[in-house]
Order: sequence, then C-alpha cells, then structure tokens
Amino acid sequence: MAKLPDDKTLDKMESLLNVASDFTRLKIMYSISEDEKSVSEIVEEVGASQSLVSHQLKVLKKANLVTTRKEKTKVFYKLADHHIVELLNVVYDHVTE
Amino acid sequence: MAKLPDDKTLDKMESLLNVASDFTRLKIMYSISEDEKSVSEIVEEVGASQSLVSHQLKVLKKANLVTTRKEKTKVFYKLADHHIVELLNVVYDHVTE
DNA sequence: GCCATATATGAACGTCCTTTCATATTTCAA
DNA sequence: TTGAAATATGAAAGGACGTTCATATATGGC
Repeated sequence: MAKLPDDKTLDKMESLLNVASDFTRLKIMYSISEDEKSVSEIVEEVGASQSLVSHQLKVLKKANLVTTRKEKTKVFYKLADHHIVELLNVVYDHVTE
Repeated sequence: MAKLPDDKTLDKMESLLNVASDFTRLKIMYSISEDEKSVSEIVEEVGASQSLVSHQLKVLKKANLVTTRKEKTKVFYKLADHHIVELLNVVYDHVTE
C-alpha cells in the first residue's frame, strides 16, 4: 500500500507538509476554504498583522496552495484545489479522534 | 465543510504536520508503514545514520505517531494507526497528480 | 496630480530544528 | 563479568523559519 516514493517526490511532500504546518497559515487556509477572500478580510478573520498575513500568503502562493484574483485595489485569495481541504480534514480527524 | 477549529485543535494540527514534514521522518514512516521494523533495519532502509534515525524515532514516538515493542536487544517500531498512512497518501496524491 | 486605501516587500531578530559526533545505556552471550 | 551488539542521549553547529517594524508599491477617487 505505501511503498517508499523516490527522493524527488519525498522532497515535494516535505515541502507541502512544511508549508501546511504553521498556525497562521492553517488559519488562513481555513479562512478561504469556503470562498475567496480579500487580504483585508483574511487579516480581520485570522487576527494577525497585515504584514504577517501578506508574508504567509506569499508562502502559500509560492507553494501553489492558493490562487489569486485582482479587483481594483483588492486581491482575492482562494485555495488552489480540493486536495488541500482533504489534507486539512485528515489532519483534523487525526487530532480530534 | 471546513469551519475554523479552535486554537487548541489548530495547535495539535500544526504539531502533527510539523512532525510529518521532515525528509528523514517521512522515509522512516514509509519504512514501517507495512510492518514493524527494528531500528537497525530502519537505519539500513532509510540510509541515514543510526544516531539520526534514533533521534527522529524519538520525535515520532513523542508525537504518538509510532509505537514500540522490545525484544531482547532490539526495539521494533510501527505506525500508531491508519490515519498516518492516510495522511501520507493524501500528500502523495497531491504532489504526484 | 494628490490622497487614501490595499497590499507587498526587505531587513533584522530570536528561536526552533536537523544533523553530526562522541559517548552512554541496555541486554544478552560466552 | 567481560565483551559485543543494539539503541539512546547530550552537546554543539549550522541553517531555516516566523514575526515584527518600517517602508514601498499600486490602484482608484476627487
């Protein structure tokens, strides 16, 4: 069932898990898990500084976990695909069982 | 579907993801994903130093991701439960899609 | 053009973590 | 009980990462 992947795949897995394993980023991902939100809305919901949220959004975007859409002065972020919610759910289930 | 968990739960999720997000520990988890193995067998399979493997096994054990069984001088490790393989599979699917 | 709003960026600091090296501990065999 | 095999531990180095602070950039309204 779980054969050892090659090093390149393991590297990618490590990166994904690394990006996901941060308190602020987890909050951000949950914040935009249902529908897209602007940065200021995310800042409001997450309760972190604007700078921190922006930095972490950049990390999430670089890892292709989120996509963006620009509208006037606002930038809307949303999760890139359904795998991410699955990941959150598996982890959630594990820690709340 | 994905409502924001409370901070305590998020902390646990962060911890679990943190523990999982390491190259050596990923290899170790795959190594013992099918059946239990002794430390020396894991060292052999993973290709890391005995010291490193022992340190990382300690991390995995502290996070309750593995359980141990002692037999004479050997210590056998195995994954604590099926959630962990699920987690590995979700992450694997995401990076290899 | 000028101001306000929204977002992004860069540097700096402190902290955590992975890895290595050396050594300790445990357990059994002879 | 001495030695060898298996595993664990501690300290130290080096790098990576989260966060804050200050500032920059961009966009639209007036």
